[in-house]
Amino acid sequence: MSRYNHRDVEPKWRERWAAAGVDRALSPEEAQDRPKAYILEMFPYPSGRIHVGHSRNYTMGDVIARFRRANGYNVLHPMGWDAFGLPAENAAMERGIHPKGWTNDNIAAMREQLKLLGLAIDWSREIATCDPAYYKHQQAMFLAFWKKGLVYRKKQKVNWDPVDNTVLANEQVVDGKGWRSGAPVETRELEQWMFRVTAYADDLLEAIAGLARWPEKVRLMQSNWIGKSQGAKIWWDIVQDPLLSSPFQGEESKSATGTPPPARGRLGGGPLPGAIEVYTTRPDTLFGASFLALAPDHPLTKAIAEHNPAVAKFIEDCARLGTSEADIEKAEKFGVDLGVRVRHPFDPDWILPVWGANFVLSTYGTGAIFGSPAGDQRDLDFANKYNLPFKPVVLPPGADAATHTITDEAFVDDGVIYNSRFLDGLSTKDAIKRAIEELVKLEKGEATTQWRLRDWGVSRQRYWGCPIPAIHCGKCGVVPAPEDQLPITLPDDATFDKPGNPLAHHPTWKHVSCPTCGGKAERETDTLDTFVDSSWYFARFTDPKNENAPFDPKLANYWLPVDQYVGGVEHAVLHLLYARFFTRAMRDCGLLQMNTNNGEPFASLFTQGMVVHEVYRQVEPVDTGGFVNAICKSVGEALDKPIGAVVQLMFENPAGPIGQIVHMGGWVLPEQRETLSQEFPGSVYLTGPIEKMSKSKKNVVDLDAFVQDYGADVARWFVLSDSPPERDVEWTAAGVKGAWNFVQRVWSLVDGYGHAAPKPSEHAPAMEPEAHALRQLAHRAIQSVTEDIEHFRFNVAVARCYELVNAIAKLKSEDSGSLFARGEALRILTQLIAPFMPHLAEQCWERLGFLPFVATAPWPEADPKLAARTTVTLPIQVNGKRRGEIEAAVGAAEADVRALALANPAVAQFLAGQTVRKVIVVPDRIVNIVAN
RNA sequence: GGCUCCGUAGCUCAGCUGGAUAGAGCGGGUCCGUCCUAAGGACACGGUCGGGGGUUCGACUCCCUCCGGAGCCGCCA
Repeated sequence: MSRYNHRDVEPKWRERWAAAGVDRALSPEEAQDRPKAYILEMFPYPSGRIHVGHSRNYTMGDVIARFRRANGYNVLHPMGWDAFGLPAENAAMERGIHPKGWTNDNIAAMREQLKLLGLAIDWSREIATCDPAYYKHQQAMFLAFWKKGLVYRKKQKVNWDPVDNTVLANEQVVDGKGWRSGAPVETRELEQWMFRVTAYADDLLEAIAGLARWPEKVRLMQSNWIGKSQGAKIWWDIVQDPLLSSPFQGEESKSATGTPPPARGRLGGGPLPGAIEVYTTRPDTLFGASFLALAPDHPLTKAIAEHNPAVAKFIEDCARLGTSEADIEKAEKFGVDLGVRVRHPFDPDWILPVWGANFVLSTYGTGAIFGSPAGDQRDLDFANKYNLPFKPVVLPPGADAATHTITDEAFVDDGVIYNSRFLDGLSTKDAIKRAIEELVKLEKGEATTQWRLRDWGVSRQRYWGCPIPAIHCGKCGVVPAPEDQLPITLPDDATFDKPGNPLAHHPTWKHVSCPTCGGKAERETDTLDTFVDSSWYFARFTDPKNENAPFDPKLANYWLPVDQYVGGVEHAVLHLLYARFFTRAMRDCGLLQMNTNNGEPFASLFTQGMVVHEVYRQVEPVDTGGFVNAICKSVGEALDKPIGAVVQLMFENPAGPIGQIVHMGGWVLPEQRETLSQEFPGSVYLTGPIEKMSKSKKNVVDLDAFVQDYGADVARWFVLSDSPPERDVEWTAAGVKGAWNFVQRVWSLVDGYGHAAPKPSEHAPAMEPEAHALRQLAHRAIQSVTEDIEHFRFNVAVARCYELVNAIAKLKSEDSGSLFARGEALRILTQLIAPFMPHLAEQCWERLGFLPFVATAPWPEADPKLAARTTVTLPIQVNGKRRGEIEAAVGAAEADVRALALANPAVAQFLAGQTVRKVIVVPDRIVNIVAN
């Protein structure tokens, strides 16, 4: 008996698979009538090294890919690199390494690591988004989108770091300061390139309903993001405007209204100059209106602020408050009377005040609302604070009009309208319709649809991204770069020692002649958001070497949509939305047809949970005389605090009693904890088993070392075994040991069997009941594991394999029937674990006498006669308590079962002297007799 | 504040549309094994299924409510 040595076995099989080309996807012609299966995991950013946490995502995709292949599919399972992005540029700045070199080194290292996992990936299709051969097509696509009207330029507010002279992404702004420079971030208006995502807003929303194999959670997040809302625009005539009587009212440019000029003339509807446009979803509550409120940066608010110090101060206060989540949570509603008065659209004599209010967003709707306090909590809070009047106009179901009042809590649901003249008695829904009709008739408003979705700003003022193929000419304006000049490549000799965009201060790169007039012109120095790169890579995989086109439409049409996409929920909104947008835009530019799956790129989506690992942090109890930075109610909250923070722990903790004040120290490697405790006896450790693996938290388990110690199969088995795939799994030494023991156990069973296993076609000899029972269990395992994999229940499949192994080990007999049953069970076990632990399975397959690969062997089929249960044991209950059992044929008639149950001696004993009231027969499950 | 998910053995999780005495792995326990260490094997222990209420012949499963944990969105008019 030989011991299983993964250090020899794993590389051996990887070499043999590679030599035989088992992982190569077949062309449509080669595949003939095999169905196709495109399995894709979200491709990684080449950040350096991968750890066992990353492996989970790829292993899941790999299980599906191997399973589909065994089931006769032509499988495409590719891998590539999301290779542009900020970390490469930061490395360049910090360590003087060129982003290209840094990225390529990382890719090389990570490729080797991924290969260690034994993934069934077609490496001949590998792509990297930073490769000019890739982004050349992206630039061409950009030009095609531009021609199609899907690209435009727009002034947009950006976060500007005045020290580094660069634009910051939102996540690079920490507490209003640049993450690197620490300088307060300014808001600047810059001309930005935009993708017109909103052109597809309706389609993107409606198609969500057809994404049946996406998690409900993700579909919900997508529709919330798109945020369609139906409502009305209402125009409120201004009857008093402080600016009209202002001494400065000479400058005609200062339109007193601040409203944008009417889009259409009076006849076509639209606001008159001298009106404020408001968006609402609840025009039915118009008679409950008591004020208008404008955003602090509404043009009218800003105009008035120039002459009114109180308003100016209000705007300043709003700006200081910030917009981060925590700020919003705390922010109290406040506002200021702007001195403007407007007329109610339904009543010329009804005059309302206009306020500026901090809770009104300039970026949504029109930046102005009408306050109807009884029907909106925010409006009610505001009205209560400033003593604005209000009256209820919606009567909740079942409430009495005479007594119903509103004080602190608004009624926001549907009801019956009252106190509202011509709307009285209508339901909310009807009243909305009726109110809009009236608004249209009076030319005071119109029905409208509002979207939360905005167009996608794709400009990044950075070096390490795809150059935008545009040229700025003093005479001709912004013109597209000629297509025959693509790819516009990044200059290798850029420098990274100065702040700002290296492309912009490169001495020669941007200077070109204008393709239209031939005069002096400059290249666009912005590069594309890296989300653009990942918006079409899945299509490139279908034809990754094509030089003339992003992909051959025939190949794209053959492989797309992706049949199974696997990735983290963190991409549930943006990446998936952008990819859906791109698919539509590519279709409309004639690049692909996508007439299947509603034009959606991903037929089925699975969002997997992370691998988490224990973290340790040093904390020292201190006496600060009561001073604390924060009070923490959970371990997670405390662990989030920076080094040096003084926090009060309001939970049970190793540091001491609840309420203990501690000083947060650094992160500690799990294996260091012991030695550190001895070195520094006074310090204690905070333990959280809850953290995603990350270098900074020192809880990473490196893949190379792990594979060296335990093998790839152990890692693969473990990350799928302990927890449902959509949930997080905790990496533990005990779990690793369990997986390791299982590998050894499987091998010793297979190795110890010492025979060639029977082929699927062989007839079984006569056998003892124990052996037959093993056969039954093995065939049921096939059924169950097959379904478990189909439904992403990998942990359940793993549990079934444990069961099967236990059963195999239990059968000790050596007669021919037992040998057959055991050999067959071992063959089935080998095949069932093959998608999970391909190396071990391959070694077992060889030992059992099969050739050439379990990886290419067809998936085992369950013998229905063996898997099916012919008889079942039915428990008999009397008044809900189990009193006996009977054997009955599966699907036996109810009357027969009933008779059998009542005749059962054990049962009859309990029924003596009682009247049977009722007999409940649940077919093949249970019989319950109610008697008294 | 809204929405979603979760709470089952010491730990990590199964338990199908309501149906038996709630199952696995790991850990802990006893024994076998071994020159020693370890691998391995055998056996048993371990649960008021977060608390309370309801529906039902029957509830881990459905409903209500409370408690605890996680995630997403968020002054979106």
